[in-house]
Amino acid sequence: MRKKVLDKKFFDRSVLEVAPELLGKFLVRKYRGHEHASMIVETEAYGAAHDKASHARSGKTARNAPMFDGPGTIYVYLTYGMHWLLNLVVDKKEYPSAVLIRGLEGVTGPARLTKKLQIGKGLNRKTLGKASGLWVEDRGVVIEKSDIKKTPRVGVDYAGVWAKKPYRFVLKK
DNA sequence: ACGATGATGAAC
DNA sequence: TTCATCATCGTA
Repeated sequence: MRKKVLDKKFFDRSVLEVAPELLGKFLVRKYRGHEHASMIVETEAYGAAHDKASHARSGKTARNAPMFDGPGTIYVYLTYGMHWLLNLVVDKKEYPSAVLIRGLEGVTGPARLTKKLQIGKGLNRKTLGKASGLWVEDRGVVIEKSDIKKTPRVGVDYAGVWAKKPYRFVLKK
């Protein structure tokens, strides 16, 4: 089986290009000496230009600083006081955009997958790769455009017109 | 349908 | 320094 670790170049593009392309790729997490790989089946794009649903909507802050660190950065944050959410930063440095990983094969829900893969604040602002223990692999799964369903993003009703944009990408079974 | 639970950002 | 808000989930 062909295996290729996605590098910085893959993430150094528009978030609207990268988010759908992550479907079918494998998220690999190494902890306690074991590697756990699961296929990504659901993503959401944040930060395209002046996205009012993005954490970067009010400029750079202590929380969203990782979004400005450039492609391949890991952005993990706490939401609702109890859930960690995983984002992969894309596009060029100082241009905040990120892809929220919402679901893996067999693990649906952005907070569930971080719990299962033991992803927490310790990974925040680290870089994707074997050194950090979290990376993404292309294992040769081919996804047709017709296999991708686009829908509005979840939980962002407050964002006005931005709440309606079809920036959520789901892999059909 | 709703409570848990705490960091965040904006107002005062 | 206070307050409403949240990229959610489990239980009812």
